[in-house]
Amino acid sequence: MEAEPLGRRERKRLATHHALRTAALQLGAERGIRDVTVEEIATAADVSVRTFYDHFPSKEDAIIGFDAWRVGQLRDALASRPPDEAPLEALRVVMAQFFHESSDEWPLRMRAINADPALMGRMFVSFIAYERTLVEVIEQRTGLDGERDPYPALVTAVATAAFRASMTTARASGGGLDPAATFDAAIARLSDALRPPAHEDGRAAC
Amino acid sequence: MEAEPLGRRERKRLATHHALRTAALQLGAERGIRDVTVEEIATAADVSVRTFYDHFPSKEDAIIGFDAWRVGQLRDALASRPPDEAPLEALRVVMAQFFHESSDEWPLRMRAINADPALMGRMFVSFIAYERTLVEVIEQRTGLDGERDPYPALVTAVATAAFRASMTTARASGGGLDPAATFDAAIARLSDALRPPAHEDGRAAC
DNA sequence: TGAATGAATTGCACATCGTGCAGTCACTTT
DNA sequence: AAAGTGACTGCACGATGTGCAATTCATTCA
Repeated sequence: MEAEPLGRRERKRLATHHALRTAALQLGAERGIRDVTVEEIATAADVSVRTFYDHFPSKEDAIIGFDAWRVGQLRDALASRPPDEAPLEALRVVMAQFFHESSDEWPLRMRAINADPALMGRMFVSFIAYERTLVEVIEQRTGLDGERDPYPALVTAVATAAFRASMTTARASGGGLDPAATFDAAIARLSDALRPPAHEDGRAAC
Repeated sequence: MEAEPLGRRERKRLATHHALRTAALQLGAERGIRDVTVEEIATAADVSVRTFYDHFPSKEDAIIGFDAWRVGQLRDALASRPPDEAPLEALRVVMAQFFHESSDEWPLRMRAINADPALMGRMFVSFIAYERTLVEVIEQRTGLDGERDPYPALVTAVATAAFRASMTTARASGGGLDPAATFDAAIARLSDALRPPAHEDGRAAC
């Protein structure tokens, strides 16, 4: 899907980026992000405070915010699903896959969220940024105009709602429920209601 | 529903609260909240900066955050819906009513959000705080245990998803679509899929 | 009525946040 | 080899959010 050689400079930048995120994740999971200063994170990653802000707009974003890079990845994944697949199903596959991808980060991220539940909110905000991109793809897939038809925004919002609810419930159950399985079940429940609307000419919308 | 005489002290506090919110709303709608300092808001409401922080944790909350008072109001409204009403329908009624209530604030709030779209995210986060309360009421209504059954969290998340999507679409359409009507339509669409699950003994859940 | 209580407001101090700017150095390009 | 570009850095500064002690005033209780 991509094959850039990636020069030394680029590699170094990515290394710094990763070191900062890891440090933030680690410290946030240990002591709660509120009790960690940007200076500590920067020191742990062995860069200056100023450099931290060149990579992330805030320490919270270093923990829960998702890069433009991953947004693009998600968009490509959704765009390359079979065109005849139901939108909600396509979203389910892509989101599950996305969850699986950075699975090593999730345990730390979850501990950080437990230490400071406000982070959950920040994470949902970042979902919204994703939604905007996903809605665009859904519009293309279905050929619907998002400014006139609420459908694309609705399916996408419902998909992330299912994702959110799964995480919340899994957290409330204290590990008794598997978030991934709960997510699948929730989507299955909703899929009947959210088949795309027919076009005005009667042609199916996807 | 309530009938507290409300002493002078209480009235003064509410007046201060309202003055601060109005000032924040006004200034935020005019110039965008990023370009407004807490000091300006406090001055406009004729109180000290320190007092501002006694009422709101941040200037963003003064614009979009909803009080504990309104949370309680919403909870009571939901709890007093007929017990045999479908959960999603009860949520629809209550949320529509909530939207209608502070209808004078919405135009300003919308302008503030247009001036700084990040506020939309903050608002959705505040929805999440509401969700927690609403989920509890839904659990009581349906008799389901939120730690074992994902249903209460799911219906509520879906309801707010519909609300969010309606606002987003209405905003994208540039006033062409009525958010309230779009919201109703979205809920209608989803209601079939989200009837509560039957209890294990076969009895209907609400 | 008069004293005690407690809540709202205030100024002050302080740690932290987030950003603009200019400079250095390493890598890349031509 | 020279010019150019981009990552990192220190510095300065306005703004944020919070603890603390003092003041004022509504409320309550003796």
